[in-house]
Amino acid sequence: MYYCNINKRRSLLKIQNWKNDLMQILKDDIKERIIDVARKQFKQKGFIKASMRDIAKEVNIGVGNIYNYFHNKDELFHCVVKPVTNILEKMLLKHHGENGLEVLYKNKEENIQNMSNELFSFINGNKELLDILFFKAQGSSLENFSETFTDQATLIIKAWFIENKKRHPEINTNFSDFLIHIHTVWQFSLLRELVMHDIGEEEMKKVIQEYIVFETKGWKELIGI
Amino acid sequence: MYYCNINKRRSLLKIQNWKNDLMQILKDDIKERIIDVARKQFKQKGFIKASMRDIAKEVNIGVGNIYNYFHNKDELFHCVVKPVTNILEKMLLKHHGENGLEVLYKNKEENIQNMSNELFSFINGNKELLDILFFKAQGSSLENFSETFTDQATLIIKAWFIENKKRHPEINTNFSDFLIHIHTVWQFSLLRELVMHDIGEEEMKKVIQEYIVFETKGWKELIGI
Amino acid sequence: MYYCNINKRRSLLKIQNWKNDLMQILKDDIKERIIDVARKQFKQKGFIKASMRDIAKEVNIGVGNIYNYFHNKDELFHCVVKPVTNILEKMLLKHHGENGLEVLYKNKEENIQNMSNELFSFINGNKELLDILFFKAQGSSLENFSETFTDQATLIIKAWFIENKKRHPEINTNFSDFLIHIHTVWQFSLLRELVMHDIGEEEMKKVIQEYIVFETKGWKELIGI
Amino acid sequence: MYYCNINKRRSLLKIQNWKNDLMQILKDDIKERIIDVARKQFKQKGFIKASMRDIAKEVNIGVGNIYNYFHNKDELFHCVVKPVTNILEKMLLKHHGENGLEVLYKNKEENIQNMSNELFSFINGNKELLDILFFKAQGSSLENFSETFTDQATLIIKAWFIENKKRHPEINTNFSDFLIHIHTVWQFSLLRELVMHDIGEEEMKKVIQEYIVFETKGWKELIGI
DNA sequence: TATGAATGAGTCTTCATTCAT
DNA sequence: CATGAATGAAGACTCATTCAT
Repeated sequence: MYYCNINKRRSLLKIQNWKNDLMQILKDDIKERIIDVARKQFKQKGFIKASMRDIAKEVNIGVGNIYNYFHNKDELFHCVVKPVTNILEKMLLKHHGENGLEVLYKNKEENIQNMSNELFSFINGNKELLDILFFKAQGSSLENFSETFTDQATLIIKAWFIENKKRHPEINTNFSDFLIHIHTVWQFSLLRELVMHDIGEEEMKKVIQEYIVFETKGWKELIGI
Repeated sequence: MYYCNINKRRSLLKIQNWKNDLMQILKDDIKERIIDVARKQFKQKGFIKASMRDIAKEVNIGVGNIYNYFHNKDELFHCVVKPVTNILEKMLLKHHGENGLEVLYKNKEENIQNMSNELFSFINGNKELLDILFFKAQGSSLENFSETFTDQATLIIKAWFIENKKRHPEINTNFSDFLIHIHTVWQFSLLRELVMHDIGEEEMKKVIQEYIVFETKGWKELIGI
Repeated sequence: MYYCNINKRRSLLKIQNWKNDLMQILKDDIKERIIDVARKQFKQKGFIKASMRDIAKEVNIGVGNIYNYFHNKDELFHCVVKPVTNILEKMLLKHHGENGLEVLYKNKEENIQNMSNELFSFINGNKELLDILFFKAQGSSLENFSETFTDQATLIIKAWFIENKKRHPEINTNFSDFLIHIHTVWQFSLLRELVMHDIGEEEMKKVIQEYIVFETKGWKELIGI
Repeated sequence: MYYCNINKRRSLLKIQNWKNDLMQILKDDIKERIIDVARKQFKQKGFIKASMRDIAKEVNIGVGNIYNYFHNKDELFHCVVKPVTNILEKMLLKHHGENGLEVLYKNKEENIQNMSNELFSFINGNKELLDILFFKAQGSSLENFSETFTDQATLIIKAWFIENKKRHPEINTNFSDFLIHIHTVWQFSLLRELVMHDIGEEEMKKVIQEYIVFETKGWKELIGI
């Protein structure tokens, strides 16, 4: 997997004095500037048409220097969208990995508010990146991110159901894999729509809350609790 | 606007005899073969990465000859997806252009069945093209088709309301442009989902019917009739 | 395997008139000019340092056009040295493939003269190409031609001995594979030396004759006939 | 000429205390480590394709630091093969520079044994470097080492004959420069073959002895002593 | 019409070397 | 001495489009 963290390869032990600190800041600065410009270019032209030359030119560095920070164009793209892919993966694990069935009981008003706010701020704070990831990745190795992700998700959620069936044999898990899959897909299509269109904060929050209520209720109904 | 009809630039005067007729058939055949192959390539690789050379090779003609039928790659793309862009535009005009308010009263069982069937066969018969238009157009001048289309639609529908308000001053048209817009968007997102996922005929028809019912009811409610 | 013949893909049926003939001549001309210049550049700079740009410039054509004649740099190199690799492979088959043991009895004066002349004119007429193949191929897929060739030759000659042992059980074939191998190697090292240094015609012919006599005598001695 | 000795640019004045001594040892260590790694890389990839970055990485130092020890890639290459170029040049001088005609009389059994052993251990102990020098130097300024060397040798040996003719007017020196040249060439081609192929110790020694006998006898015959 | 050679700017990527720190 | 970021030219190869035939 590509390695995108700022401060890559930085040995903390080495930061002993002002000189190293300054250098580190400068280097990180360049790396961030590259990512910023790349984000802009990818957004504007898509992965394929965005050119390393142009990115370098806009950052005001030599072309080759980009390759001191990223192995290739594809890794640069990965790093640009890393923030959102990271969160998406964490969300997947958090909501279905760590928690047991009880997550479905938590649909008290307050709890839904929290989840809704979380999702809202994720979408609102990452519109650009989500747009890039969903619609400008053609040609990169992330061009099938949605598909891959939903497939993975299906597997994880399926495993989660099997695990919970062991602990609560009374629940019903007799539904098709496709049902699980279609729900992951819906989640994404919701994301996509919310990303693509400029919906106001209130409306977006309302949509998200309704979605959460719907999903929780739906699943509780299905498993029979 | 690009000109995509088969027989483009055909001089009718030339069809004087059997020989010319035969040639014409052959020519049309070539044009269609180009479009067929191009569709396949665009679907497979997307607009940018599909190459004119490869298309020509697969059609078994010279590269240059493609340019006797299409001005450039972009026009070829237009022609490939023309069937669906055509229908989409017709649908827009038909449902909101020609008809008056009475269209909303037509929600009898039979009528809904017709619309539903129509939409179903449109989607089912054009999955490949819709996929290309929605997801493989990056780099072409149609890369923002959805956005452009929904914007146009919003304008047309808005005008339609104004027009009907004149004739039926009793109706309420006091709602935001965004409401109109979001409905066009929904239409598209429905299309997208139905295109992307292999939903069976029955399920798809059901979804479509529900959608039609919902839309008709919703609008009647809103305008207060 | 790369395809290097001039007139590649030419359908003889197509040559019906002056026009096609002329075109064919022009195309072949370009292909030959590319090969000529490439030969010069490879000889001068070796495979790696010879650049497609420079070759194109010297031929007075665009870079991309070279790729209408050759898939890539490596194929161009293959085509440049094709004349000698072809002959080397034919020589291998001719001397050990088709013929039986009797080839060793043919060492009459006249016969040796023929072989000697043949080899001499091969070396003399292909010094440049042999030099390129032996000393300038680094980086190309032919960089180990000598090794590969001698290995293949060892196998073929070994099989040749086994075959002849069946027909003439009285001959001795009880010698190591390495003996066979080292003889192929010697043949090459002779070639190399004759290629590298400007030896006069008479001297070269003498060396070659002595080599042939020596080889024939040596092998007859070894197999005991 | 490049300067390859370890401790290049070392200021002896600086070695004043234990600390400097230790540092010096470390520095020499680095220089040798660079050379070791470079040898490996040159052997593996040849001069052109071996990259300074990779070498530095394998030595575990910064790229720039290599340039504290060697002016450039070419000098590094020189230093890598220095051991063998040194010996080759010494051999040339020793056998034909310092000694007079009497060297040819020394072909007693014991003496030949010594020369043979010397040459054997030279080849056997420097196979890797000789391989690099002969077959991996393309692109470096040593790419024509063999040619240059044999040309130089020809001149020196020619001078040696003239010198000896003065002292021993009775000897015959009436032979072409090419004869001298071809003998140096032979020496090299012998080296090459012995380097390239894994010949066992006994066989190699035998070949070398035969070569020495042959050369000594041959030259004595030619000059008529 | 039909061909496909020709163009030439464009792509990403590599690399020896320098230089501020 | 040591670092490694920075440079910028160079590498092979691609591709939409044109044009002479």
